Amino acid sequence: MSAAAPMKLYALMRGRFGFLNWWPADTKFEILAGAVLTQQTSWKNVEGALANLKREHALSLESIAHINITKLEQLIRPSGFYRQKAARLKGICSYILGNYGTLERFLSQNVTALRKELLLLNGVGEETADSIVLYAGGKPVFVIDAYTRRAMHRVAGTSENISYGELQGFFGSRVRRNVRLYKDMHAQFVELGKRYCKAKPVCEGCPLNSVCMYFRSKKQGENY
DNA sequence: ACCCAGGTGGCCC
DNA sequence: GGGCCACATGGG
Repeated sequence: MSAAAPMKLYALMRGRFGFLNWWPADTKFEILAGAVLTQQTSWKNVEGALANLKREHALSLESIAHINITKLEQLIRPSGFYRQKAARLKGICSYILGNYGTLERFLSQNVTALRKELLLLNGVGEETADSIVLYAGGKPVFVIDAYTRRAMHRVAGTSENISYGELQGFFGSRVRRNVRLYKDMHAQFVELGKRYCKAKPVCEGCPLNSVCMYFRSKKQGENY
């Protein structure tokens, strides 16, 4: 790990994008549903699925816990993997409704317990669990995603295949434990990712160019 | 006609 | 613990 420390990167992105005030959703339940629907899927496609659910007044814990599975599949179809996601989302909602009654009560556990319980649910992996804990639960866990991993690889030289826990630990030990900061920092990485840090990098205009190993080695014609 | 997107779980070694 | 695979739509 050479050049760039997390707060340095954050300052550069924040300076460019401004405070992002994430997650884009009207309710906590919409955050939970969105977190599942966006797995390996562009947000644009997720918006279509969420719009369908809203139109049918089906965007709530109770509605999805009780909805006909075929109906749910058709509503979320634009988000891809729709059969898998329908079954998993419904299972998650049934579990929370059955064991806690409300999403609010489920989310009111302490960070550790909540994260652990989320990870037991089929369809909730580390990123989804952490997104829900941070953005719906408002509790401090740092979210790692493909954009964060890719950006850190290109900018700071971390391994392309660094594990979720290892990269999360890296940030956790260097960034002040603060919900507002955690929320915005992840948002900044996603914003960066969508514009500049896709599988095919777009170095032109990227706010991290001043510290980007990938960018510099390219300009020098080195093999990165 | 490719390649890609804010992952996850199952199976194998 | 890591490597490979299915899962699926919509956009570039």
